[in-house]
This record gives sequence, structure tokens and C-alpha cells, in this order.
Amino acid sequence: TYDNIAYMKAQLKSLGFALDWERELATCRPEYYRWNQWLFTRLFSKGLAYKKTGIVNWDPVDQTVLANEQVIERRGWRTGALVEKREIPMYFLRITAYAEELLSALDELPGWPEQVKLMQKNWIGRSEGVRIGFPYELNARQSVLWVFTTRADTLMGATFMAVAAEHPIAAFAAERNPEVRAFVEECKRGAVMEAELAQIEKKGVATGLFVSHPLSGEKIPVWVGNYVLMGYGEGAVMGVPAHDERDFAFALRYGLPIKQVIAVGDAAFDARHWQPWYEDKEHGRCVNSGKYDALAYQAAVDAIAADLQAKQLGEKQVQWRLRDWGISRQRYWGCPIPIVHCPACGDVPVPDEALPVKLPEHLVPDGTGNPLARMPQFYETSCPSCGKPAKRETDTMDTFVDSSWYFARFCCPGQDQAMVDERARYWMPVDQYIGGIEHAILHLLYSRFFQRVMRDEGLMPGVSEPFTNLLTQGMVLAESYYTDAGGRREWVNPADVTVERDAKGKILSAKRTADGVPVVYDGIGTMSKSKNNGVDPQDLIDKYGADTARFYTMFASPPTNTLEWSDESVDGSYRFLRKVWDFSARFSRARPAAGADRKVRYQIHLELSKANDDIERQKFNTVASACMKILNALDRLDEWDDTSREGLSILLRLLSPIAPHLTHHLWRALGFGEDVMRAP
RNA sequence: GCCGGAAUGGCGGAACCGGUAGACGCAGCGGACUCAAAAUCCGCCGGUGGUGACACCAUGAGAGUUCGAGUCUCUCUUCCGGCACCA
Repeated sequence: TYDNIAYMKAQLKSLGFALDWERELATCRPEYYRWNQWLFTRLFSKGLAYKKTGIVNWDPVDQTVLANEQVIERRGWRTGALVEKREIPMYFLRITAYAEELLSALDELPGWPEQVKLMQKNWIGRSEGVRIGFPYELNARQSVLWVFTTRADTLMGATFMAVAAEHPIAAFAAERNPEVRAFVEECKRGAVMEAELAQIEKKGVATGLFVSHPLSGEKIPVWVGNYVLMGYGEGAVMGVPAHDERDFAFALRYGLPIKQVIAVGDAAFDARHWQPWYEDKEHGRCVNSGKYDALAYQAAVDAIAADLQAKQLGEKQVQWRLRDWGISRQRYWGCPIPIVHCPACGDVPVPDEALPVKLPEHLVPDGTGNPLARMPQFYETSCPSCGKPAKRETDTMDTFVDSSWYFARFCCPGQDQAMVDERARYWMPVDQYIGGIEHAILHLLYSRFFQRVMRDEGLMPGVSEPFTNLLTQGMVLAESYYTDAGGRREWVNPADVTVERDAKGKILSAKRTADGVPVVYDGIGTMSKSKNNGVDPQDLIDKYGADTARFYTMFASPPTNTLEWSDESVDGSYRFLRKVWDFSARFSRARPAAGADRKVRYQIHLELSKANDDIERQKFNTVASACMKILNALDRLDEWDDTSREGLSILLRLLSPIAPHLTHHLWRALGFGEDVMRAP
């Protein structure tokens, strides 16, 4: 890690960025992560950090937890073994306590792209509905199965219930019914990822248990459904096949009754084929629903909620899609979670004076679980509360914790007595934040959450939002290739691949240049460490210099667009800068002549005013385009005079932030005054 | 599957409020210079027809609104980002 920091720091310096290195920090240093731990213990005492079970991917061969990215087609990436779900205790941060505020405050962020605000809004996912209880009796004990629905108006059409495989009712049924047990076991082998869960075939099995309809008293069968999520709502849903497309398919598959309770005009209901109007909230009216017949959506929901409330079997409720943030990682290289497990006192937070809990830095991970858990020197400790022997928590924190507040720490170099100080109160929020669009939800939402948590700890009173203006730069895409050796993919950098293409540029075959081993083309995707398809800036700097690297990245596309990396365009950028240099050299040797060319003067000023507009609109690629036009205009002149001198100075001013090394040199060589170098 | 984007020549992209589509660059082609090549410079460069002026077609596909649509509306296709343990 430290070697990488040194390498990349040298790159940033040679690219000529104006950065204040006195503020440099590394989140893996105890001076930084001790404040993660300090804040965690504060949140723990407030109940904003808590422990509950969470579900993880378990590789049964390596005996280790896998990240979602390490599960490829349901198998572990190293072992190829089928991955299992496993429930383990984990620590969570209660981001849902801030759901309302995180949502409503989006309206007060005019400096954020609409696209990002919309994604966050949908992610937080506020929905108003009704919590409904379906009473049942199990072993002579009265109980209630709770569900949440946004369509309480369809309650009279409920013909089945579906519960998650982890639901207590499913567990109860599994004990007595082998068919249910087999199905629940099958669900356990399934995926953890939402994307995969959403695409699996909707399947279920009847538990043989029944609940009562809260209004009609009818018996309703309870099923276990593989599409019901334990983490959302109550882990159970009511099935209304006539008015929910997913329930409709489920009912057809298992021969469950489909009962129409919503009508739109005279449209005929066909229980064999789904039609979109079945879900129509706007025009639908209740039918076959007794006293609720003819009511529209809102009126029906209100009436049914009121009747349920009277029976104590329901009430209106606001439900969030947002879930609490699980921060436990069973990994070595991270910030240790500052908790001691005491047989007598339970989970005890490490007191301030014992912080930081330092991570041993010289362990060698072998890929099978967390080495901290095999290191008694680390985990053997005594209880901070009673002093008896106790075991230290060996899980580390999600690295998103580190990245949720580093910008506030940048404000406070040298501060070793507090997480942040009055300088953070002075500088925060960040005026202009820049990051990839891939961070639109997780990182940016966690940071907004952390800012509020730190505000409420009194660290930055009155500062609720971390970033005033947000620019989401586009992703840089590149081709990626891998060798396929027995199911294990080894990613080969595109620079090391020789490709054969057809006339249209489509890839026919590819092989590793060094040894001719055939490689598989994996398409165009994000430049990433894991796919080894990045471009090392150092190679560009070595070959072309820093100005070309800067010029290409500014010119290639608008900053918010995605960009496919193109070596040819890098070369073109270099040649343009060469041309500026050559022109300037000719200019400096020429003798001034009389007779200003008004047309050139006009064109240069036109381009300058356009370029200024483009800078306002953050369209830097057209600024580069303006530079090229000005140069071409100047280049066509036969004589040099005051106009061409002014044109050249304008060109250098536009170029100076993009190609600072070149323009700085030319500025001195051509004897321009300092005002010329001030960028517009 | 769900949420958010994108699609314009051989390629990256430009077109600001709905008003001349293809700025600028790359690649390509032709020419100048050179013994030759590189570099540099000049010219051409969406498609079809025409010697030419020019005409017609063309912004992923299909409809719609409008005097006028790359731009607005609807449907669809493909690609990209995210989907909570890549960060």
C-alpha cells in the first residue's frame, strides 16, 4: 500500500496538479482510522451502531466469506465451489434513521446533477402503504402474520401469502414437512445479490399452514417464495394475483385462485392473460369488495386502513427501501471494529483511552479467512468493563467508512486530539466534488449520512451536506482480455495483446503478444484494477509528457461523458502540442511586419468568446477545439504583427491550464508578460 | 429483473432556446517537398445520382407533435453505470 502511494504520488506530481501535499493522509494509518473507531463507539452508545445477523457468501472449500464480485456464476472465484449463504453476526450503522432527511434534503442541492438525485431518491425509496396483520393459530397459540403493501385497496383479492425462506413460519413448516425443508434448503444455496434474486424464476412451495383474512375471515394458504426478501419489510407479502404481475404469474404456475377486485371501465378481465390495466391505480375502482365497491384507490386505502385499525390488524405506514449499512468485513486489511466480547458484560466498546485498536501490519493473508482470527496476540484481551479475559472483535470495517469523511479530515492537517476541528467547520461543505458516476449512490449516500452523524456529534454544527456542487465525470472504458485456464481467469492488459480485426473493426482473434497464448475478448468496460485494463499514466508521461496526458483527457470528450480510451487520439493530442511549439518557434524568429489582418483578428476573438462560454459550461473539450482553430488561423498568416502576437497570447492563455509545462516554457521564451499567463 | 444514462460519418465528438446536421481532431485518399522514407505543408473526405451547378436520402428502429425535430412525446432495440461485500 505504501509503495503504491509513493508511485501514484510521483505520477500526480509529474502531471503537474496543484495539490497541497501538507494535507495528505492515508486511511490505513492509525492516526486516521482511530477516528473511525472513536466515532463508531459514539454511535454504538447511541444505538446508531448495533449488532444483528447478516447474510454473506460462504466458500465451503476456502472456508471464507466472499465479496459479491468474487462470486462468478454462483461459484467461488478461486475454488470454483458452489457458494452458500451463511448467516453471521455483523455490525450495522442505522442509516435508516436518517432516511427521511437524506431524501428531503435532495431538493436543496441545486449543485447536484438531477440524474444523481433521482437515483438516490429511488434508492432510498419512500413508499406509503398499510401494514396488515393476518391472524393465525399455531400449536394453540394466537399469532399474527404481518405484511406491508402499497395496494391495500386490493386486500379483498388476496388469495395467498408468501413468506421468505428465513421467515419463522417457513422454519416451523420446514421442521414438519420434508418438501418445505427441501425448498428452504434450496433457497439457502441461492444468491445473495439483488440483481440475481430479481432474475431467478419465481418459485414457491405450500407450507400447509393457513392464516385468516383480517376483514373477511377467509382461510388463506401460506407459501414460501424464493422471491420474498427477509430484509425488506416483514419478510412476507400478500399475494393478489389479479392485480400484481408477479403474483399473477405465481398463481398461474401453482393453480392458485385469481380474484378480480379492481375494474377499469368495462374492460373485460381475463384470468389467463396479464394486462397492464390490472395494476392501474389511477383509473381503477373496487369491485367484488363488498362495502368498498366503487371506491377509487386513495378512498379504498383510507377506508380499509381505518377498518383494520379498528380491529388492531393494521395501520398506515411509511416503508423505506433503504436498508441499514452492514460494515463488518471478515478481512484482514481494514480498520478493526473497536468492540470486546466479554462472556459476562457482552459487547463492550473499547474506551477512548485505549484507542486506536491497531491493526498488525505484517500478517500474510493466505486467502482462507481472516488471519486476525488466528492471531491470539491480537484477539486475546481483557474486558474494559470488568477486567476479566475477553475476546476482541476480529472483523474490520467496510472501507466505505474510511472514504465517507476524508474530505473533512483534509481540512485539519496535524490535528491529533480530535476527529476534526474548527477548520472543518470553517471549510466544509466541499465547494466542488468530482467523482465517477459509479459512486452516484453508495459512496455519495454514505458520505451524506456521515456528514449528518458528525453534525449531530457536534463536530460540524449546522453542516448537513458534505458537497455543495457535484460533477460526475464519465467512466473511462477500455477493452479487456483474459486467458481461460481451467475456469480461472487471468486478466491481460490490452497493451500486451495483439488483435486481429475485420474490415469493420470487429475483433476476430486475440493473443498475448509476449507468448502467443490466445486470449478471450471480454468486451468494453470500465477501466479497473480487477480487469487489468487500465492505462498507467506513467507510460503516457514517459512517452509523450504530462501535457499530452492532460490535453488528451481534457479534449477526448466532455467530462461527464463516458469515454473509450483511444491510443490514436493520444498521439493526435501530442502532435497538436508539437504544432503549437513549432509555430511559436517560427513566431519568435520572425520580424514584425505592418498591416493587421482584420479577418484573423475577428476570428480569434470569436473563438475566444466561444471558449469563455464553454469554460462556463464546463465543456473543456471544445476549449481545446478553439485552441486548434486559433492556431490554424494564425498559421495561415504570411506575416506576423500585433494581431498575431495577441492571438498567440490568447492561445497560450487558453492552453495554460491544459498544458502548463509547454505554455510556461513558451511564455518565457516569447517574452510575454505575466498577465498573458493568467488563465481565463 | 429494477433504477439512472447513452446512441450522430471509418473513429472520438460538435450543433447553446426546436431553425443551414457533421465544428474540431483522429484515421483514410490525392498532391507538394525528397534519390527515397519520416516529418511538414496544401487539397478532398456521410450516402446515392450527376462532368458540374445541384438534387435526393441520412442523427439506433418505429410512430406522434410542429411551418420546421439530432433536440420535444410515446413504444421498441442495443450498449454503459448501479443494485447494498469491487470501491
